[in-house]
Amino acid sequence: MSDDEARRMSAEDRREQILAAASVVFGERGYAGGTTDAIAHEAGVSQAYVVRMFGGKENLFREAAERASRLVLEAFRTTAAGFTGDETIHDKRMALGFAYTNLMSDRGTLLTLLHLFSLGHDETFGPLGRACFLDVYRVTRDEAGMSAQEASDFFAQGMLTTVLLAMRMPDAQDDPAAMDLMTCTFGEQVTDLIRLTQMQTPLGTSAR
Amino acid sequence: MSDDEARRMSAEDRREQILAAASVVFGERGYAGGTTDAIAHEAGVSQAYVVRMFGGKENLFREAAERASRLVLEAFRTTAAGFTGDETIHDKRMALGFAYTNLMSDRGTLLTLLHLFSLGHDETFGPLGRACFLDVYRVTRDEAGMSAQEASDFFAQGMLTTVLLAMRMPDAQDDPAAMDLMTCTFGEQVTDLIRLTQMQTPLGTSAR
DNA sequence: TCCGGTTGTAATCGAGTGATTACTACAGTT
DNA sequence: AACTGTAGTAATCACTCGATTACAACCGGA
Repeated sequence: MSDDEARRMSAEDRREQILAAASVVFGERGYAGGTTDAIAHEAGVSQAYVVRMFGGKENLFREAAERASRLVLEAFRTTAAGFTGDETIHDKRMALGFAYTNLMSDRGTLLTLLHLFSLGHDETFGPLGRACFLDVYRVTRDEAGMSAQEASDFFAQGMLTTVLLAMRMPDAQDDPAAMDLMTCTFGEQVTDLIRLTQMQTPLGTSAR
Repeated sequence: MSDDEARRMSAEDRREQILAAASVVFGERGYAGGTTDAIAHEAGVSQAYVVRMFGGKENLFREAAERASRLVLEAFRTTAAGFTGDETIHDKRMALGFAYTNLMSDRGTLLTLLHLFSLGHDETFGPLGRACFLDVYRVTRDEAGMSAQEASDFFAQGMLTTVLLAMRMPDAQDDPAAMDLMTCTFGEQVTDLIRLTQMQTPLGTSAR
């Protein structure tokens, strides 16, 4: 991505770099649409190396999805750990919501998760997606101390936020209806999220 | 799907049949993952015919997505047309929510839309997805008479519902956390939606 | 300095997939 | 009955993509 000269790095670093690239590509094109070649190109290595290091596309997607899930989990855990216990539900929503939208700067992370969730029928990724989702749900309930209804409302808003960003709704900001919807859904972070989305230009090669 | 002997039907009927099949396949596997061959098999025709009738996979997906969007739009319009004007917001949410989840029985329709929304970066499908979404939003605002905030909340719940069904969360009903979440999110329609999901077994061939 | 392990690539293979072509079978019309 | 347009398919092509193989380049020790 930004490394012209970075040959022969440690396998561990290369791994993380490829996972980050996979997150971007899978986030944009989904599992079926994301090619190992595009990921390799994004990471600046050869396609053969990507495949061999992860033992196949399926394992690569699994690890990329698990990484994305872990990032969300850690963000929520960290935020919840800062709670004193006398926050209002509004305070909690704002704090966790901010932590969530902060993950948007890691372009691809949340979109990869969304793609994982859309594979519910898959024998491998279906159970994985449900497990990842429920992990985050449990943290929200148990560590952030939300009730079931509060958590449902919070996740609902999070899902709409994620889908609006996946569909690049900020690109339609000339439409007043789109602005109305985004203003209500994104709340205080409207301008930030719109600006962020428009900085994130699609992959180099024409998509699909 | 259910027609062994139905040869030589009118092009118009065949068209609708193929679109319904495409909705199922694209809903399950997404645009990139859904093959014209799987759609042809689901519709009981040859792959060549599918491609020729729609002039390519891209056009087929576009028409399938537009059909799905139209189904949602019509369901909302019909429901809103029955409003007298003195419904509470709770009444409206319940009525539109019921209309929405009723669309779930058309397996594939809402999942195809979700996949369309995940293609926001695409030069063709991005604008289409945003337009479809905003059409439904405007009907909810203008014809069902919801405020911006009410519509945002309603769509948020709808998105979470859709994603939970896409990930087949009902398959995890043994997990108490999953049941908590679904009970709060689906409301009165928990049992219906869970039963419906479990009737909808994946496509014949192993997925992906 | 040679050596062995690790990082990495070029070349290529085979399966899957969208598209095209050339063809067949049927139904309505005169 | 012959004609004509429409519904539909088998066969096959061209290309993409994941995977494999064989090899090269680099580096740290003994």
